[in-house]
Amino acid sequence: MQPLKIYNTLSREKELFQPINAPHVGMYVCGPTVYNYVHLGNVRTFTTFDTLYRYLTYIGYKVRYVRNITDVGHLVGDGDEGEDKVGKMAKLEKLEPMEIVQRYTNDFHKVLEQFNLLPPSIEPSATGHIVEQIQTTQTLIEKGLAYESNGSVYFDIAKYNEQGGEYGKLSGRIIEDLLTETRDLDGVGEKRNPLDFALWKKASPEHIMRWPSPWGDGFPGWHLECTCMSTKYLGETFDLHGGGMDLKFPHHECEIAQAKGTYGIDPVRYWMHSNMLTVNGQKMSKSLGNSFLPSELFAGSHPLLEQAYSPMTVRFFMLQSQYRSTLDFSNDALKAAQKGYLRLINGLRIMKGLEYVSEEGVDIEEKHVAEIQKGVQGCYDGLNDDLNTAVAIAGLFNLVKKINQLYTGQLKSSQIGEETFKLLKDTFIGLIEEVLGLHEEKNSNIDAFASGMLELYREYKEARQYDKVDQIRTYFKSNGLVIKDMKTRIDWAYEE
RNA sequence: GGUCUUGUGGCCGAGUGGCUAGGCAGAGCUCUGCAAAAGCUUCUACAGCGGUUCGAAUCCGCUCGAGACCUCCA
Repeated sequence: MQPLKIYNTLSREKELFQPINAPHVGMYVCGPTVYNYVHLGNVRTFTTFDTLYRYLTYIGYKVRYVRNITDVGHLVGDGDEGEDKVGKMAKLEKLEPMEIVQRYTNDFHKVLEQFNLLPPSIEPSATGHIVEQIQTTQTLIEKGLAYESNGSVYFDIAKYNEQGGEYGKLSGRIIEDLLTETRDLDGVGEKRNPLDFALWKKASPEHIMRWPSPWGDGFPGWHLECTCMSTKYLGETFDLHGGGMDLKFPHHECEIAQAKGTYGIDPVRYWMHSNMLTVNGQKMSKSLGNSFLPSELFAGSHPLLEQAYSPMTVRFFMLQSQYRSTLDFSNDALKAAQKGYLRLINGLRIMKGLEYVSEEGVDIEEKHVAEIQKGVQGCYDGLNDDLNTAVAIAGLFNLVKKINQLYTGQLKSSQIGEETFKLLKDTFIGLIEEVLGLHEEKNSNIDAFASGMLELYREYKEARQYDKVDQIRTYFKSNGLVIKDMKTRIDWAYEE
């Protein structure tokens, strides 16, 4: 097993990753609230944890990866007042809330598939776990850590801290500071303390999304679903919990409080937070209006874009930085990433086609062997150092040089020996495809390619070089295409 | 205002108390019918000012700039 180090937000240090029940790993990532299309910033977070999931699996762990869908409880605007995000969109578009949920869940899945993200092991939804959320709320009331107020239930932070709760530990907040800085719009009188957060909210008469509960009709608070679903599927304490940096407070802080309040122990061993994607130095977010939709990126149809960029180019671009750094999005950076990606993929194509050839009288040259070993080790060192994909990619580029040398004959495979050749091939292909999740994007521009061939076909036919003509027909046929040789024009079609 | 992060060459982006990250762009060479690709070589760095140290871009302090969070957010 590789010695993987992970930066734990809780300790603010890189720690050696040691799962509770190796080789099993429990990993939870906060998924999207499905009230709108996912933008590129969202994708960065999910790509980070997809890569982690892939790497853990690659080095031999059996990972149960849970990523939720939040389809209720997330409110518009500040505080615990305001409309439900999904409910609001439903009203605006005159649709059932579940239609909104379905539409944007579908979009989410489609986008992640385009970026070659693996589906999680379990993808639970908040509305599917209302019962669990009511139960947890009830437990917290019984333990004296929550109280009912006018049909809503709030988590009692003061009580929690009296019992050694350490609310604020994850995000480094100090309760007293939070209290003095609390905004006016909070605490509409229902809360004992402005910091208390909702576990269950009473539904006003016009509120669409509502469920019966011991406290009347209502809906669960935003943070509760993650606590219920993570502990249900991964246990009261599990290995990894990930999410965007902006969820650290209050969302993850509240998750800890709820779980620790309910079960008496810290729910998560390693907390991981990925940094933001920025545009011109500013966080990409829906509310700032500087967000890109993946579809706009693929089409190049956003005003800030000079051209279209493919999904793999963008994935590569994201992996070229470390997940805890902000990453700035710009045309120049994307263009450079596109070329870099193609260089890597050309290396991949070549590597797949290369086989070891043993030659008599050719000695192994230690210099080349050492360089390849160094490159391979560099890849693993990078990944093991808090998933530093940027360093891993640098290692891969060093290997590309060797692969190109083998390809052009500047280096013979017998000069590095069969063992090193195998190491090079296995590592290179495995890391690119299985860990980084990058693959060749086949050029599907068949029209332009075929029309060029048809032009040659026409010229050969005019010159009565029928052997060439037949050759081209055979070529088309072997690729599932037929040439349609009509009186007026020549065209191609798929062979039926 | 509070808490925290950050400032690397033309662009992006790693990293480390002393040893060339890498990609893109630029220059030269090799190869080549021409070109491309590829390989080799190479030019631009560590915001500013102090301090610690044999030695700091890397640690500390200050200044300046940028950003995030402080109950919308991945």
